Amino acid sequence: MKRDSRLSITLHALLHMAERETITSEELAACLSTNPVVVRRTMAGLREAGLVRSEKGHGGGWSLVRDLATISLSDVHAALGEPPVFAIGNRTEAPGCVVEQAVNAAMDGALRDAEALLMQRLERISLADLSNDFQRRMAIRRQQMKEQNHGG
Amino acid sequence: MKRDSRLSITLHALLHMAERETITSEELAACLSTNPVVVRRTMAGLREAGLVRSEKGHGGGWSLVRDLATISLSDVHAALGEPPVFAIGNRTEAPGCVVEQAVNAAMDGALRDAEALLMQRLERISLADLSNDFQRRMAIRRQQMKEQNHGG
DNA sequence: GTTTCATGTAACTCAATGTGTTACGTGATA
DNA sequence: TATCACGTAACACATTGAGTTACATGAAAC
Repeated sequence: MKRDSRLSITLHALLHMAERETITSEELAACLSTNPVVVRRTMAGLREAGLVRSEKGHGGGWSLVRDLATISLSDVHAALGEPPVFAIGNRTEAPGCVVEQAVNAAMDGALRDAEALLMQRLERISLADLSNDFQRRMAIRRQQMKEQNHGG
Repeated sequence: MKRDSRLSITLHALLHMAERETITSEELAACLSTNPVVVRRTMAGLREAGLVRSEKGHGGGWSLVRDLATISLSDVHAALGEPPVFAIGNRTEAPGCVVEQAVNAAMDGALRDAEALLMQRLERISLADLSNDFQRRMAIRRQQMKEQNHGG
C-alpha cells in the first residue's frame, strides 16, 4: 500500500515556515522536493484550521498564525482531515457472520488502543519540540563541519 | 489509501477452518464472500509457515496443522509476510535536510511505539481466544432466537 | 491601468496495490 | 479416464497519494 506522507510533508513545511516571516509555495516546494501545487493543496486544510495564513500577489506566500509551542502534531493531523492511520483493517464493518464479528471485535480492540497511543504521542509533541530538535541537530552538524575543517 | 484486510480475511478463514476437519477454497470463499483464488493466494503464506495444510484432489481442501491455542494473531500477520501496519509515514527514509530529519525522528518514535503496542496486543490474542469469543456470541444469538420464538 | 507575482482550484496523469476473475497446469481420488 | 481441488500466472479494476498543467483571482509594483 502506498504511504500517506502528508503529515510528514506538512510538518516539514511548517518548520521551514517558522524560519521566515513568509515563504512562497514555490520556495517551500523546493525545500520539500515537490511541487508548489502539492504544497497549496496540502496546506489548504491548515489555513481553514487557522494554523497558517496565505497572501496573494507581490510579497505574498505562507506564514504561521500561531506560535510553534501551541501547535501539536495531532493538531496538524486533524487539520489535514484526520487521514486514516492504519493500512490494515476489517473487511466488513457490520458483518452478519458471527465468526467475522468475533474477528472484528479483536482487531478493533487492538487497533483502537494502538491508535489511541499514537494520537496521545502526537498530542504531546509540539512544533516547538521539533524545532528545538532541529536546532540541536544543526548545532551538531556545525560542530562536525568545524572539526572536519580543522582536520583538513 | 485502500485498506489491507488480509489479516481480517485470514482470521475469518482460520476460524471457519477450525469448525471442520477440512474445507475447500470454494466453501471458504462462500463463507467470506470472496473468490476461491483469493483464498488460495492469501493462505499460501500460512501453508509455508506451517500453520495450515492443503490437499489436492477428491476430499482435498484446507486443514489446520496446529492447535488454535498455539497460534497468535501476530503469528498470522507474520505468515502473511508482515504487511505494513500504517498508512502514514515519512516521505524520505534518510533525508539530507536537517529539518526533515527532526520530523522523521519524531514521527518514527511515535509510530514505532504504536506499532510495538499493536504487535504486543496481537501476540497476546490466540485463535482460541477468538474461537471462544465466537462461541460466546453464538450462545447469545441462540438465546435471542429462543426468546423470539417464545414471544411469537 | 497594465504588468507581475502568488495563491486557489479543477482536471488530468501516473504509480502502487489490494481485490476479483479467468485460464490453465498439477496432482490425487473415484 | 473423469472429476475434483489446489497452484499460479495474467489481466482487469478501483482507490488514492502525488505530480503536473492550465487557468482564474487578487494584490502589489511600475
